[in-house]
Order: sequence, then structure tokens, then C-alpha cells
Amino acid sequence: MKSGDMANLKQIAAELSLSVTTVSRALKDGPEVHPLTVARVKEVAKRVGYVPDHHGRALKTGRTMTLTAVLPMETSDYLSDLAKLPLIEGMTLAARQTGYSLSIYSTTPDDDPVESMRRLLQARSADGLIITRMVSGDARVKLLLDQAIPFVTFGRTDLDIAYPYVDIDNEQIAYDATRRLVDKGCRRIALQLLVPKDQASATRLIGYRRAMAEAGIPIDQSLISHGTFTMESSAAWFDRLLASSDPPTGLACANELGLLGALHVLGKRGLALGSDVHIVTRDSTRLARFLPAKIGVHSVDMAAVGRTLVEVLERRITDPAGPVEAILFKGEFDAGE
Amino acid sequence: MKSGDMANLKQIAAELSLSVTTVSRALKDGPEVHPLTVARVKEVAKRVGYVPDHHGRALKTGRTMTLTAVLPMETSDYLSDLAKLPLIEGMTLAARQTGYSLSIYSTTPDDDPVESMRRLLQARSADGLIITRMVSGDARVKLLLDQAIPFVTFGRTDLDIAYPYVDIDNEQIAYDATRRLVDKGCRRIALQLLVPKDQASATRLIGYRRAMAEAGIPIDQSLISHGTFTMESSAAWFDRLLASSDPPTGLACANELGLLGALHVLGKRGLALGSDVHIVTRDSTRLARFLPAKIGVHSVDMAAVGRTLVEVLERRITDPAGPVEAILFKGEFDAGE
DNA sequence: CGCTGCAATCGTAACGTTACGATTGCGTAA
DNA sequence: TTACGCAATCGTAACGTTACGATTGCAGCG
Repeated sequence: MKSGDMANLKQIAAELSLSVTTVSRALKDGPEVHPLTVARVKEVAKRVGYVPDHHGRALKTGRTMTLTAVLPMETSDYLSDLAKLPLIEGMTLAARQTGYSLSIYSTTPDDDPVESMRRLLQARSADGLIITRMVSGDARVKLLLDQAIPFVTFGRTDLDIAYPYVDIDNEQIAYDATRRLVDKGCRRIALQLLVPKDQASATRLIGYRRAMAEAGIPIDQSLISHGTFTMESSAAWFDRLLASSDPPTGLACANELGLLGALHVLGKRGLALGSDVHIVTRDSTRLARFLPAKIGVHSVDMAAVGRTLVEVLERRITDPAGPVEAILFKGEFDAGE
Repeated sequence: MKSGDMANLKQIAAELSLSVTTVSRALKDGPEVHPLTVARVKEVAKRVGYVPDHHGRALKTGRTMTLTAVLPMETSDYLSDLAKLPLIEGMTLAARQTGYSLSIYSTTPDDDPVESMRRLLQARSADGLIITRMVSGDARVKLLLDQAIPFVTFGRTDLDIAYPYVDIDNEQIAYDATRRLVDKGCRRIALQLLVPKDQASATRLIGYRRAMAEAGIPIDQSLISHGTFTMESSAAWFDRLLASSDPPTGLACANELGLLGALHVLGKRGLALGSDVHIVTRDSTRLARFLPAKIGVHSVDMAAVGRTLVEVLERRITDPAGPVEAILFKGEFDAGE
């Protein structure tokens, strides 16, 4: 983007017979320049289409006005992370509004999260980092705190340190979901989770246990599955459960893929959704509306989560000594009726 | 990201009693420095964890090593653009491999595409642009060509100028889809398209017309719908068609939302997929596998499209005088059986 | 009239990098 | 010995910006 005729401070200064310094100050309404001069400077700046050069400024101030979001790629199927797109959109919009730009750093499952973050840090091309897909005892948090780099996490980890995060109240979601199934009369309730070290899944397990304990139902480990769900694996797993001697009558899905897999099995087995088996799931509000029977859906406004992540991060950047924010999104549970 | 102890050329130079110039050259294997010196410099650079400063370099060279992708946000529903996530992932990975980073610029439907692009250009914070959602006579292409800014479009527009693009062969997709329905015996074939000015939709219409003409079937405008599809609007539209005196027996969906809406209507009306009505759609390979009857699915590897976009753009940047590439992705049509 | 204080403006250096044209040292040919 | 060519290295300026400490002009005061 070199189109050579880009206006800079020097040109404006020359045109007005002012110094570069005064122009620079005028453009940011410095109190030390005459209001009339400010007006003249701004007028010329506007006419020649002046926009401060990103890199000149970054070099001088050390601030880049760029935020980087580290997002893992899913291998299974892109349907598996529907929520990521509105998250990205929410982040970019919020960043844009305050003059930041958002850079996306995708990591593949092969990437070592800590190592790739190290490399990211060294380029020091961002003022702050948004990291996601937290795992138990996440080393990245310690690293970032050590280096005093502004960051915010999407999701929590189990460390005894304060760090800024935005998270979804997974415990409550799982509790609500399980509770709803219990209320429908289910006692054998299957639960889909992601890999064990995934912090969100661990939290959901807690909510599930709490609801089950309240209802006085013992936990049956064989009904709880950890894994990376695709439609196929979800279908296979649920099919196996239904074939057992004491099949589940309720299912809490991990995501939309899990739901679609389970629905497929129900269809194949001729079981009726909403009577033979009750299902609750997440983030599938639209799809749920088209199902023959009502299912419970817990949904979170991911665009709002994205916006909040950026806002929290920007506050960390401008006020590193400020309070360490911890924000929990409750989301909405639509019980179906 | 200020963590003050970041190594720079000066420090390395001081440590080795060399000049900054020599260090700089040594690090990029300049032929004018002694191989032994190169080795020593690199060794120290590695030890102190030197990484070239992005902004210093950008300021000096005018190159930022950043690419910006302009992506529209969908208002209707995030399901509507499933393909965007793998596109983003493909782009970021390809960019990363060659040392670029990818910045995402989301535009809302309220944004004037040309105006927001202007603003984007002025900040000159990217070496090149990827623009999407092309419209008829897209003004952005002219603007970018005028300013000699490296760019590539995802999708084509109808201008008499050569410009680099990567596109999906929508005409062929629509042709294949229509042809498949004709082969199934359909003569009343409904077609879902996006808004008329959307270039991809216009191209698909051409493919549809070609297949219909080949089959000797006259076009019935009432079977062709332009609009922004949600599940609900797709369902309502298709329901209306089915209620008419001469209902369609075939349907080519615009996307997965359109498909889900149509499936819902079939279920409600008790019509059988694959006998009463045949359906073809796009990018729903996984979902299709779970449907009671086989449907035709045309799928494109969007991650590959993303990678290609970045690669073409990088070639534009390094060799602006090089050939203007135009790449068409055929995708794969899975006829169902 | 000379001094002070203030408002307005200026000049210079610096951020880290690279490009360009010098400069050094040394072996070799005249 | 002197001049030359070459390899290796150096010094300086510049990219566009901002921070800092000067500098100017002028009104008000004793």
C-alpha cells in the first residue's frame, strides 16, 4: 500500500508554515496550540486526507493499535465451532470502534500453544493478546503475567493467580440443562463433553454433578463421554448407549454436531424426541425451532462475548494497574416450553 | 507488548563490536559480510532472542507484512456463512507460513463498502487487501487498481479490466445441480439465490439457465427467488411454492439455511425427500449424510480457497508486474449415489 | 524601561530499521 | 615502493512520529 502521495505531518506543516511539532499537537488538540491554528491544521489535514502513519507512531510510542486473537482451528468439522464466527465479528467490530485492528492467529492442533505464543510475543506486533481454549494449569497465563503483557482469556483456568478473563458460565449451563432433563422425568442422563483437560468441559461436569446430586441421582460414569465430537462419533456413541440394557432417556449435547448425530440415531431407531428421549443442547436456537419436538437450548450471545473480550483487553492496555476484570456470561436458557 | 528488554540490532552490534549495518546485513545473509561474522552474529541474535522489530522495518521499507481481509458480517444468522470460518483459517495459516499476519476487517451491512475501504487504505497498515462479496460493477476494484494497491478478490465482478481473483465456479455448480435434478426427472425446478446484485448469484443463474435450456425446459420466473435466506424465510417461500397449482419437484438451495428450511417444510407436509421432491445443495456434506434420502451436495474446500487467496495476493505484492492470476475452484459434486 | 510570566511555537533527538556511499586493511601487480 | 582492486566493515541519513526542552513574542507589572 505504498501509493506514494500519502500525506504526512511534514507536508501539512510546510503548507501552513508551521513546525511538524505544532501540527502533531494540533491534531490531537494539544492545549498548547492556538485554537485558530488547530482549526487551520485540521482543515488542511482533512483536505489532503491525512491519516497518521501506523508504523511511525508505533515505533515512537511503542503502541501498535493492534490486538491479536489466538484461535485454535478445529480439525473435525467446521460446523463444530459455529460460535467462533460471531465471536470474531464481535471482536473486530469492537476493536475497530476504538481505533484498534484485530489480527487473527490460527493455531493448528500440531502447534504447541505455549511455543507459538512465545513466537507471537517476540514480534511484539500487538498491544495485547486474546487467548482462548484454556486448559488446566494453562502455562500461557503465567508467561503473559511474567512478561507483563496485556491479555485477556476467553475461558478460565485453575491457577491461584488473578488474571483477566471473560467466560461463559458453563457450570450454570450444565446445571440448567441437567435440571431440565430431571424435571422431564429423566434419571438416566447422558452427557457429552470435550477432552478432559478442556477447562470448559470440566466446569460443565461440575454443573451436571450438582444437578444430579440435588435430584438424588447417582452418577453413572458410563453415561459421560469425553471426546472430540463429530456427527459420526456422536451418533456411534449415543447408539451404543441406547443399545445398552439400561439406556439413557436424557441427553445433554456438547454442541450442534453432537445434537445432529444424536438426532440421526433417534430417527434410525424410531425413537421419539420429547417422549422416549429428551435432549438439551447449546447454541442451536435456530435449528431447534425446526425440530419436531421442543428441546432445551442454552444460548450465549457470542458477538457480545467478543466485544467484551476486546473491551476488557483495551482497559488492560490503557490501565495496566487497574482492576483485574472477570466477567461471566450467563446466556439464556430456553427450556422449550 | 513493551517488555522493555527486547533485543535490537544495536545491542547485538555492541556486544560484538560491530556496526549496526553489518549486523543487519549479516542477519539476512548479505554477501558482503564475512561468513564467520555472519555465524557469530546469528549466534548472538539467537541467544538474546532477537526478532526484527516490525514497525522499524515497516517504517523504513514501507512493507508491513500484514494482509487485511475485508469480510462482511451476516445479519440473518451465523449459520448462514459456515464457509467463512475455514476460509479465515486457511488465510491465516497461509499468511503465517510466509511471515505475514492477517488482519480481519469486518464490515456491517450499514457500512458503505467503498467508503470503509477508503479509510482502510489511508491507514496504509497492510501490504495488500483481500476483498469479498463482490457486487456488479464493483467500485472497489477500480479504486484499488487506480491506487496501485495489491489486492485479490474472492469472487468476480463484471468489469472490462483484468484484476486478480479467486472464485468458485458457481456457474458449473448451478449447472451440475440443475442437471442432477433434471436427471432425476424433475421439470419444475425451484432455485434459491441471494440478492440480484450479488455476483455469485448472477453466475449461478446462468448455470441454471444453461442446464434448463439443454433439457428443453422453459424457465418459470416464479420458481426463482432472490433474497437473504434464513431458515424461516426459506421455509415460507418453499411452502408457498408447494401450495401452488403446479408445485416444484426439485429444489436447488442457496446454502445450508435454505436446505434446513426446505426440509422442515417437507416434513410438515409429509412429502418424501428423494421421491416427491429432490434437493441439491452446497457445502453441507456432513449434514447430507444424515438425511433420510440422498441429496446432491456440491462442496468446495474453503480452506484451500483461503490459502490460494493469500498466495495470489503475496505474489501480487512481490511482483506487481507479474501475470494477473484468475483462479477458479471447481469443487466436488457428490450426486448422492 | 526592564523584568517576569505566559501563550504559542519551534528544533532536535529518538524509536529500530535499512540503503547508500564511504572507508579500512590487505594482498598483489607494476 | 606505490598504486590498485577487492573484501569487509563502517557512518550517516532517512522513514513518520512524538517527547522534551528550548525559544519567541508580547502583555502586565513595578
